[in-house]
Amino acid sequence: MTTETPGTKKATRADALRNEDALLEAAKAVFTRLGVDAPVREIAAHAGVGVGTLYRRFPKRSDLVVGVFKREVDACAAEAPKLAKNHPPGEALSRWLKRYCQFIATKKGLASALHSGDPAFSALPDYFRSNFEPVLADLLATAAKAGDVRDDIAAYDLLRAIGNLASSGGQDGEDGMDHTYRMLDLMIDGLRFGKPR
Amino acid sequence: MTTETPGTKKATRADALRNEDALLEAAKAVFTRLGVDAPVREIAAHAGVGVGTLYRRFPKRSDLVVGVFKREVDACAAEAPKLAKNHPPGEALSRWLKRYCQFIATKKGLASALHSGDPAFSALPDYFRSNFEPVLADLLATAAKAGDVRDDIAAYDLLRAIGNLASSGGQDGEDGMDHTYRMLDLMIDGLRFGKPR
DNA sequence: CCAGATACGGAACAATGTTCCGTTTATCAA
DNA sequence: TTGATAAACGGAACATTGTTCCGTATCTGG
Repeated sequence: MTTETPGTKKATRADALRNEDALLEAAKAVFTRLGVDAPVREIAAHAGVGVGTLYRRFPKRSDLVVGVFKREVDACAAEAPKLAKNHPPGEALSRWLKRYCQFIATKKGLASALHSGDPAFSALPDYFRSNFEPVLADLLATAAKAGDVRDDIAAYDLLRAIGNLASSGGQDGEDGMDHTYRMLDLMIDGLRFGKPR
Repeated sequence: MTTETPGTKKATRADALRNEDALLEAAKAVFTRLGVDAPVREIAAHAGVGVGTLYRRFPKRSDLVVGVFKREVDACAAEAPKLAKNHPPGEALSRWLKRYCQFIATKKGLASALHSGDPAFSALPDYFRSNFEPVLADLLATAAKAGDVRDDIAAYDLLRAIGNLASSGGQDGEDGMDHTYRMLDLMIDGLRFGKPR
């Protein structure tokens, strides 16, 4: 989208880039607070821009939703390599799964939108899977090789299972997340228990 | 709601009753054509009444959706006894399951609304189950007693399984339903194959 | 047929997505 | 530095849709 193509005549203006970022950031915050049906004006105001600016960058309301979703998928997936670099394999895995839970927890309102059949969101499930599956597969493989966890669990299965876990947990209260984390730990222990040798 | 309570002072006016019925009928038609997000005016017009009339009977948009849903659940459930009376047990069961598939197929848009967390719809899943489960349980028990099908399948499990089958099928085209029916037949054969003795 | 209550229709209001265009601002070359 | 120009901006204006209100029409019992 905003990527520079070598042959392009003019570069995108700096303020435009700034605003696109501010909008995604504001949208994320507002969606979390009011849900995905939050008024567009609210988002524009929160980002400190007019609605015109918002619509130039995201012609449809759904484009904003898609934008926020992808950005958060990217952010979550990007943490895996960092965790892998700074922690032992088993620890990295468990930390990322917790991070993944947080991602899922903020997607309450989205879940129903995603499966609502609206073609605007049809690409998201694929985006979700193609970004998360390899990342988790890596963490799992590394941890398995280190003997920290079993090696017979498919990354996708785990993504789905934990996704269901976290999305049925409490909304945003401390308690809800605590419960989810307890269940997550249980599952991680399950991975450890069945480890080879 | 519209039920007569003995102590009530006045009976509901005849035209009011007529309109309530027309509205539910119109809403059903419009929802099927445009989905549950169809404009309220469209429904009022289709029913030949003003929006004021619509809102007097169904104060919230969601009340209309709930009304239509319940009415269709009732209609579908009510056919079971008739089928049981006019067909042999196995046949009655298979016919009703087909009828149930048709019910599910028209609920495409609703599915996501039901699970959207909107409290207006929170009572519907219960209504669904408490109406369909006993009805199907009867059909199953009778067919099992007659030796037409196996007797170790729980009504609720079957409702869910077929619900998933039918809701992933085609929308309204002939082909989509055909596919669903083939899958349904497969499942019914499964019930027959495992019958006792 | 009348009186009164009941119900009706649709204009008016409010909230929100989307478009349009006059104004402002970043960029670049002289 | 400065001025020309294209890019981007802001927010009023428009369109759609849920909801409310109230003057008018209709039904019902006597």
